[in-house]
This record gives sequence, structure tokens and C-alpha cells, in this order.
Amino acid sequence: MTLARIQDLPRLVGETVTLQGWLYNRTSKGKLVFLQVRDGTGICQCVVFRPNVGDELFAIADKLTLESSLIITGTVRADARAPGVPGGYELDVQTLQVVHRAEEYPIGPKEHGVEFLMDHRHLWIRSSRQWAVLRVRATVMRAIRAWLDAHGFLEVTTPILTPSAAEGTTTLFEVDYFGEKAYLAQTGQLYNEATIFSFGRVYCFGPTFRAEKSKTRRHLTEFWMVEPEIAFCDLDQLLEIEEQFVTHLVHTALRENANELKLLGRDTRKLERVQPPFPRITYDEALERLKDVQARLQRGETVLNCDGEPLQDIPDPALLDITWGMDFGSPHETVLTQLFDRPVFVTGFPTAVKAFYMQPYPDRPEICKSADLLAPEGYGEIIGGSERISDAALLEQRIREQGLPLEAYRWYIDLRRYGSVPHSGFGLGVERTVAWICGIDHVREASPFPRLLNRIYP
RNA sequence: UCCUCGAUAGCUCAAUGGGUAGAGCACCCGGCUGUUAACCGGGGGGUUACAGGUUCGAGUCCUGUUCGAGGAGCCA
Repeated sequence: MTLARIQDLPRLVGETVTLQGWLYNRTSKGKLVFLQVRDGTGICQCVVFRPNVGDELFAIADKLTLESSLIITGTVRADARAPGVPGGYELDVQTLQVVHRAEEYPIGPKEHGVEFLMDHRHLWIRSSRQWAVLRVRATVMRAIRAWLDAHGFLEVTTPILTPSAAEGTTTLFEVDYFGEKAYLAQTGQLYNEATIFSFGRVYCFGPTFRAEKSKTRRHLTEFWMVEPEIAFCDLDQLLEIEEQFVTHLVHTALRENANELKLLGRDTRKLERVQPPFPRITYDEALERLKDVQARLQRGETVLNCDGEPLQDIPDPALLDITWGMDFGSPHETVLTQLFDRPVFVTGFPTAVKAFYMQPYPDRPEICKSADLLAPEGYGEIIGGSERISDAALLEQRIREQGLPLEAYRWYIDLRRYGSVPHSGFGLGVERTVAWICGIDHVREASPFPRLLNRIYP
């Protein structure tokens, strides 16, 4: 008899093993009880047959409550009828010990509303879909570090308590810092721009905070972001790094989380075609495409996506109104991403709508060397990146133009005085990336305990 | 901040023009050797979000409040 985990059962057929886990579901049929047991690595059907275990143990198994904790011993056998994760294997139960008999469990196998599930998030994460999503999240986070570490990046942590904003002060959480105002970080980028001069290629990876009053499927007030920053790197070089990086994340999840993506019902063919190079379109080109789509929609034409299907989630073509100089809204991203079969870069946004530190094109200063990466299928922006201004005088001018407090950025301007170099970086949002890979419709399920507008419990 | 929709059993929902508040799931009891959200029979379970109004009579109509969902703006 050996202790086993459910994910290893395919290699243990014929052996007698002990599982430790919780009762996920139960059905009984006369002298048979089917216990769906989960142990964190998978879900295994355990078959309790009355003549095998005796009347006393059978009665206990037959009355077990959902989520009761169990230690259960039996023989592993392959059976195509056995549901579960990975499925196809079940345990022929010999003995069973109840560690704790659970009280009546509030979350059933039937449907529940969002508010109820969010109030019970501490229990909801036991459900198979949530389990699958959070396993993919862990894979993505591991793949982020693995790829960056393998490509010469050094992880350098940046502060969460910060004295000022990178991009204005309207979306920051304010905290009291011994009588002074401080803010929870919404980016580590400015500090990354300092550490590249020490290490060349760096990244920071951790939670960031935005006090935006956004109530959409794409927003959390606390989310995880990885921000690589690279010295001696222009925008074109940055995009090559980004597409290699994102491709690695997607294909690592495809390889390591096949069971999870299957459980989620994800169409993995759409993920498999994520391969470099990603298409690159300029802001100007994107504007033309958007106007074209809007005109066709308003004429009542059906506009097709990259797979030849009608565009989804376009409630009102009037929302696609845009003129040169405006930043994209969510409806614009929703349209653009459906026109491509892989993530698409949009480059050269108007300088006026982007952050002060982005490098303007020398021959066209009204646009800047910025690039957003939009995920397919309407998931929208998962990366924002740019080449940074490397000239101290130009940076100072841009800070003044934006009306930002020059004094707060003195150290940041200082970086351009001592061996300044062209450098670039980007930020990738973990929850949005996970939501896209998993094919789920709201980022709140991509975080174990999501923080949202009006929600900080549990 | 704005727009739209919603709140009825533990959960998901129904309740015809205003006329005795109902079903499925969950739970408890009984039945069945292959269930896949099993099925069959029985049982308990309600201050219809809150406050006020109209009415012989309000889950239903009106006013206000609270809470929630989706979206816009902003963003990853």
C-alpha cells in the first residue's frame, strides 16, 4: 500500500494505493456507491461495492456529505466509464476513513449566481472549473519566470509603497505613511528603468493596484503584472521579445494543463495557432479598419472574423465612433482582435493620449513608439509597452507638458544623465492572460481572491 | 460618474389582467450492481431586499432607499 496522488493513478494500475482528499460528488445505486474524490491534483471516481467493504462501511459511504475529508484505500483500475480528471481510472475501494464529516455544503453541482459564488469564494475555489483556472494561472506565473530567467532577465523587486504616481494620481489607492501621503504602486516600471542600468535586463513581478471605478469583465483593483525592461532595446526589438514571451506562456499552458483546458471546454486549436510573428498594425491602419467595420455594420452588412464567423459582442456600431487622436475604447479592441487569428500589435499611438515617458517618433512627434498587444477572441489588451524617452531634456519637457510635479521625478530624469541608452519595456497582466488562455468570460475567476469595485470579501 | 437590467425557500428560478407562494437542486427517509448535474417514491423548509403609498385585497402597481449584475469612460 502506497500513498498516491490522483494525477499519478494512470501509472499505478493494478496497485493498491491510498488517496487523501475530499468528497466532490456522490451517487449511489443499490449496492454501489460512486464517490468522486478530489485531492488537489485531480478527481477520481472511487467505487464502493457493498459485498467488498461490508454493510457497516457501505452505510458510512452511502451517507457521506459533500466535501467530507477522506482517507481511502483501494485498487487502481482502468475503466473508460470512470469520470474525473484525468478520468478513465477509478479506485476499487477496500477501506475508507472519514477524517471529518462535512456540514451541509452550500455550493451544489447546479448553477449559482455571481454574488453567491463570490461571497463563498473561499469554498468556490474547490470547484473543478475554478481549480482548473487557478492551476493554469500557476503555470502561467511559472512560465513567466522561467522564460525571463532563461533569457538573461534578472528579477528585481520594486516597491509597493510609493511616493508618487507614474501616470497621474486619479487611480491610486492612498495610504497614510507616518503622516505623509503614500500610494500603492500601479506599476514598477520607473524603478525598472533604474535597475536596468545595474543589471541590463530586469523584470518585476507582483501585485499592482488601481483605484479605477471600473465594473467590467476585464478589471480588478488588485492584479498581478510582470514588467520586463531592457537596456539597449528599441521598439522593434521589444516586439520580438514580447511575441516570443507570449507564445511561450500559451504553449506551456497547452502542454502542462491539457486536462484543465479540456475541463474548461477551451478550444485549444485557437491557442495552438499562437506563433510568431504576430501581426503588427499601426494606429493609423487600425483606425481605417475600425471605420470600415463600423460603416459596414451600419449598412447592415455582416462582418466576419478571422474564422469566417460573424463578429461577436458588438451591441452598437455607434460605440465604434473614433477620430484620430482618440485612444481605443473597449469596443474598438473587441472588433480589432476578432479580425486576427493570433495576438496583434497596435503601434504608434498618438503621443498625447499615452504616458509622458514614451519616445515620440523623431520624424512624426505626434505619435510615439508605443505598442499594445491585443489578445484574440475579444479579450483585448494584455500588454502595454513602449520605447522610453532616453534624453533628459525631452523627458523633462514632456513632464512639464503633462503638468506633472517635476520634483517627484527628479531621480527618474537623473537616470538619463549617466550613460543613458535606448531602452524599452512592457507590462503583461496575468489575470487577463489567464482569462484568455482559459477562455473564461471574467478576470475575477483568474484570481484566487479577486479584489473588485465593491468587493473586498472574503 | 453615467446607461440598462435585477432582488421570491440554503441555491437556481416560476407565479396569466392585482385574488390561497410553486418547481428543480441541496438536505432527511426508503428503493435500485455502472452512476456521469443519475433516476424513482416520501418528507421538512418562506417576514417575496428595506421603507412608505394605492387597493376590499400587492410577490405583482407607484415613490424612495439599499444591494447586485452587465456595459461606457479609464486601463493590464
